[in-house]
Amino acid sequence: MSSANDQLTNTSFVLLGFLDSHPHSGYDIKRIADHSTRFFWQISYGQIYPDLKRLAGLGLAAEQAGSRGGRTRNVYRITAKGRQALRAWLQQTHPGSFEMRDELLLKLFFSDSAGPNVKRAILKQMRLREEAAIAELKSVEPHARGQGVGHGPARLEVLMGGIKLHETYLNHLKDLEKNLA
Amino acid sequence: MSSANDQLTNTSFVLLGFLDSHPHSGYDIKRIADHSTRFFWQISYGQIYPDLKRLAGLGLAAEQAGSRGGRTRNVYRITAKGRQALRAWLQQTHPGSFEMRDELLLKLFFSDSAGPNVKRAILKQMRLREEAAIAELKSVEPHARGQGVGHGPARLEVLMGGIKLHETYLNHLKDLEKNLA
DNA sequence: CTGTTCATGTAAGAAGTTACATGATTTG
DNA sequence: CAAATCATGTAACTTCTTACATGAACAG
Repeated sequence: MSSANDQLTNTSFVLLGFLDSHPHSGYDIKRIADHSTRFFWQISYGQIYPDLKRLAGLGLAAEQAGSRGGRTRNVYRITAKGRQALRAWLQQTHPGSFEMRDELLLKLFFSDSAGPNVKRAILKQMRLREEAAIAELKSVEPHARGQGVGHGPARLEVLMGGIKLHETYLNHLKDLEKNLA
Repeated sequence: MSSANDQLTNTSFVLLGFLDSHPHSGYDIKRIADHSTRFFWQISYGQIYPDLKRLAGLGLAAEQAGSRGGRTRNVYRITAKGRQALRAWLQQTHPGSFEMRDELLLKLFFSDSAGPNVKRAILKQMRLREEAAIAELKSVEPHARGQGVGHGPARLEVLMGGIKLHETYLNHLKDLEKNLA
């Protein structure tokens, strides 16, 4: 049993997902992803451009003549086959990988042996990072709220979840800092 | 400017971190990591065994004659130089990578176009996953609480933070499910 | 004596990042 | 016209996972 989806990576589905609502260039998608999916699924040009071509080769996306100023841009639109692949992915039930890699948390975990000052410094770095993350997420909230009309509420809901998550994280860090003082 | 630490990956520091409190075999470390650091820093045998050898080669760890039953096991202990490298890493201030990859959240993000039933199914999968994660974390809590005496409280603190995080996540998912009903 | 767990390792490959190269277009 | 931004792409590299191979020790 093999389908077209077998050759698609999660990155491909990010691309299809964005193309589903509107045609985009690789550059567009990168820019949009950087203040939306980036927080739980990063992508880079090194994947985007080759993958878009691959999707076109598989007939899931098609290059469209687009332009900006006088210059040609490689704008892609999703095809019917592409929509089908996206739906199939969304409907498919499977475990769904979850992964987190947090270098500072790793340090915190091992920080006891290095004394309270080192621990304090790590906690501070983490707190600053979390504060920055929350500020960044909140800065895109108005935009996400505005576009909610076009496609459903999911994108905003995911964003709000991210904010809650990082706020919980931040509060925990603050507690630990207090305990140490 | 180059130090021994340049050649060390984050995985190396996980190994040094565990060796810092006690000598261990690669197998030991994998087992321990699987119910502690795994939740924010996974490691696999494919990294552990080669990396341990590399640490030994750099003089940061040393093979110790250990045995279990009649059989020889490759038990490593940390060296003074290894402790120094670990401390240097803990003290070093640098951004510290943070990364999250959540396939189901990615689906949820794009789920609007597929209709409410698909969205409901994704939310359910996510809820079950979070409930399982929380149960697993809570199951190691007594153990983490017990060993807190040996090395400081950081390991327990990190665990408790993880529980809070996943509980926040779970609550958010439950809210979304209610909104959809 | 048979299946399971303990234990160590390697090879191949997947996935993703970084750095680099290139050049057009716009802005000041 | 110079600097910044737009835009596309590739090659090399790093990191990590998966699958496989091997065999000892132990439990029933």
